[in-house]
Amino acid sequence: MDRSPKPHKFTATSTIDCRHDSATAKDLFHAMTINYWLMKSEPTTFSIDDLADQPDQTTCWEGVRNYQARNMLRDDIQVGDRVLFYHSACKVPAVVGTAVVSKSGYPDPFQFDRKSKYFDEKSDPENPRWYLVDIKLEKKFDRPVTLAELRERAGLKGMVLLQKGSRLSVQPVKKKEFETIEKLASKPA
DNA sequence: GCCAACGTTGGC
DNA sequence: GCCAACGTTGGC
Repeated sequence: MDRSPKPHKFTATSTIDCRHDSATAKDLFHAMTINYWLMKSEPTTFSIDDLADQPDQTTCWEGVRNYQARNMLRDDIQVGDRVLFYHSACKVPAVVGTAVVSKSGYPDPFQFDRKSKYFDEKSDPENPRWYLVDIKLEKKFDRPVTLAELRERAGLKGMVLLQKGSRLSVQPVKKKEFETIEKLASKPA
């Protein structure tokens, strides 16, 4: 299941030389497009207000220990991508704001920290198992857009979040979905 | 607190 | 490789 890490650090300012096979079509695609994601956090652990209180309103998204989510953190999520910040496992599950990716995938340092609850003794520093990205607060919504509200929207039916049994804590979102939710947030409930 | 759904582990 | 047991997620 594990693939070894591969170089993938293309940013808007990177020079992409297509004569080398290191620049794949996927890398080119990433360099030219913004992608959209949703990240879940339990507000009792880390809320959007906690994010707002961080230095530079930026945090590293540590502790993801699911391989599917890991693959996205390591391979797919790029600087400039936009993120829906979702409060889960709480009274009113809701999208509560947006963030922007400020640093793309790098090894989660907590996996090597014996004192951390995210310590993983099976992870080899030469071939780290877990990755994370940094995100910066973009906007805290004027009001939460609740899960119940998302379910009512026909246009959002396809969202990963709304699929039965969906538990991924990092998940892709379509541009249309992202914009729909932003628009909902700007209108009274 | 309940429980459905999912992921991981480990015996065979 | 199968699958039962267990742990976790997360809405309700």
